[in-house]
Amino acid sequence: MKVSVTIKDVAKKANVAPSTVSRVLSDSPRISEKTKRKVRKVMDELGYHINYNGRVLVSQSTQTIGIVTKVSSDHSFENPFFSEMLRGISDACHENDYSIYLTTGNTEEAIYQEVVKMVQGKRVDGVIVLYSREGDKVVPYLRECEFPFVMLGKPVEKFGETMYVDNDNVQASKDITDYLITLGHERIGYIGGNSQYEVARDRLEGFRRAMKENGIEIKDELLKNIQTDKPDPEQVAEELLSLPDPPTALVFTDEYNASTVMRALAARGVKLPEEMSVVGFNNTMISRLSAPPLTTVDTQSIQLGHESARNLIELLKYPDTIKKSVIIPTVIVERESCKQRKAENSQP
Amino acid sequence: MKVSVTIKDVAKKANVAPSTVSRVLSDSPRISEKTKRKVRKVMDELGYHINYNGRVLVSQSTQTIGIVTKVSSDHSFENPFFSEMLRGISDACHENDYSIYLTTGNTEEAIYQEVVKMVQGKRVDGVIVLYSREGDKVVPYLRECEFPFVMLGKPVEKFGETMYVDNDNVQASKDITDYLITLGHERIGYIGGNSQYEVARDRLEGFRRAMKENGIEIKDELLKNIQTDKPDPEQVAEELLSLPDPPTALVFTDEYNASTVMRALAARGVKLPEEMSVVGFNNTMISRLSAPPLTTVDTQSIQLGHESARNLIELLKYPDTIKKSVIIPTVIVERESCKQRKAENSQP
DNA sequence: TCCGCTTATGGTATCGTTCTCATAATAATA
DNA sequence: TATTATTATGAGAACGATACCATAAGCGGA
Repeated sequence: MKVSVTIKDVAKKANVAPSTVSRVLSDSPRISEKTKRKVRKVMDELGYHINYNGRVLVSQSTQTIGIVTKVSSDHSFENPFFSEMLRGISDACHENDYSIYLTTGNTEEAIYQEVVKMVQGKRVDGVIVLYSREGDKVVPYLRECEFPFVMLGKPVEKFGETMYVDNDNVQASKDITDYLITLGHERIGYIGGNSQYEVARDRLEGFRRAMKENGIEIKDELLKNIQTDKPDPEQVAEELLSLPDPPTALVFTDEYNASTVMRALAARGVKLPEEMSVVGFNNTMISRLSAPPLTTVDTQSIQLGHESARNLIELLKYPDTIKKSVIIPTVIVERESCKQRKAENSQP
Repeated sequence: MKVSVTIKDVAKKANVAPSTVSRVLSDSPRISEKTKRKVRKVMDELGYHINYNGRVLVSQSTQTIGIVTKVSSDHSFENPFFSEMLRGISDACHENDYSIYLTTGNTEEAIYQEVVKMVQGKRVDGVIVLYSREGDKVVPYLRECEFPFVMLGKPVEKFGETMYVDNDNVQASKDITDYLITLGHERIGYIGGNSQYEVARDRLEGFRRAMKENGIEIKDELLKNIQTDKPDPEQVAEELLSLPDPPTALVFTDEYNASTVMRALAARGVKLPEEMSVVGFNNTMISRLSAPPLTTVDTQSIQLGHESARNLIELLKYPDTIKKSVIIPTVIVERESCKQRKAENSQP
């Protein structure tokens, strides 16, 4: 690496003061066009480029936002949903000339330590937390030190004091369940996720409401909250089919699980979608690639990411702005995984 | 945000010099255990935490590595392959206490500008370039300013002077083609990617060699190099089937394309894998989810990422180390997308 | 001609660390 | 006891850019 040219070198060569060079850098109106030209020419000649670290030190702002992921073993990294959020964040950051700083930890504790480091170490101006989980230490920590942050997902507590971006997961889950009910299904299985996560609770709630409002009783054996992120699809399929009165439709919280369980069902001779209708959430490429292509709730992952970054940046610009929350609308994308329920033992 | 406690505050309260505090921070052996204890106690009391920006300025090292992606419209962000490399990089970074800085640009030019900014602005100690493309400006730029970098993918030129991590794509492609040939296939279609990319050229070369060494003539109409990253699968399927003598097997460079074209073929009544064997590259979740599950070359994406980060960090530690290259072995993962070719018009 | 006002620029402290050099205190040696 | 080595700490100059205050030059008005 070549040695670096500093503002002082430029100043010396251009016969001006360092402060003048700094002002040229920020295109201050207090500097004459003539000097600006002169200084810029010298900058070019010397190949000067600003060193951000110097600036950061005095301005106390890094123009960088930190992204906190959930532990990567929770297949967050290989999940296209994560990538798409990242994409949305990335776009918004670019539009506003911000950079991205990523956590790298594999355990809750490691991630927490990294957050402390990046917050206290002033490496970022604000952070986006990509999850909302009960018992999480990161969010309370950020609140306690009054560090600007935005959550992607509804906070576990203190809604009014926290800026967040989310879908209306209760409604979305109710909608997709209603959709199945409209198709004539009544024995609907629900395969949800780890109930530590707010999103899992909301979606279960939505499912419950839809069933209740339609006067359908919820059978416990049809409700599974899968605590691990990589359940055994064979086992899930087996359990469902071995029920005395198996469901005719399934709501999955996770596309990937939906897809693998569908395969397991098909392998057991279940005709999809004729004998089992299946829906899921997120609408990433997983839904498109499933067999049959999955009807899903599009949660607009890119939008989610984009909005959270946009709002964080706004918060950084105007720290006294109110802590609003943004709800991104969801859309049901119909594909080929659902069918009208066949009337069985049809009574005339 | 609360005001921050600096090294000087600690020094004052502990009745020592700032330099002493700094030495305690780095656990220098020149400080007595007694003072260390005293200073650490004060740090705790005041809630002191180091400000990295100060350190960065003097040490001229950020402990951060930059990641340069290809333009995100090339579906890099939604591609699980990208995420998995990122995962590998992330792991290696964490092991070595490095952080990740991500480019956010959408166009080649924007990314180039960002790289210049992060290199000249000293925001990162080194960078990983996640692609190798003809006509790329980023890599020549990094070379020119002698900035430490590692490529993920074989460089277009100057192998000896460039550190890179890659698969042996020629061999991998030859292997997977041989695999099809062993199954009795001769009319094998090849659907490759944008030939600007080194990886696309290598894989085509491997395919050619396998065919040549087996004495099979390559028909031009069976060779497609798809220049866009989102080709129309319907069209590809249509073109293949409307050939006077359609292929019995297909090699895809891209899993996603393989998966969508398979679906299009199935929709046209082609029985998979009986009437058409299909293989692809990368072995992400896409292959697992395809119908039928795709036989692919596992390129070990996590390993690729992990090794590139590890080697970059090594290069940063020992700048004079030779510019080695690392080849990650590939493995063919057999699933259900290939079948022995049926003998047609079998002559006794 | 002098005063005050604006404009363009210079000088320098500052941000929070680290690092070099100096020095006080102690221990080891002659 | 005087002299040298060793150890533990302090003082202060970097690092690179910014921002405040100062000031010189130029100009208009009384």
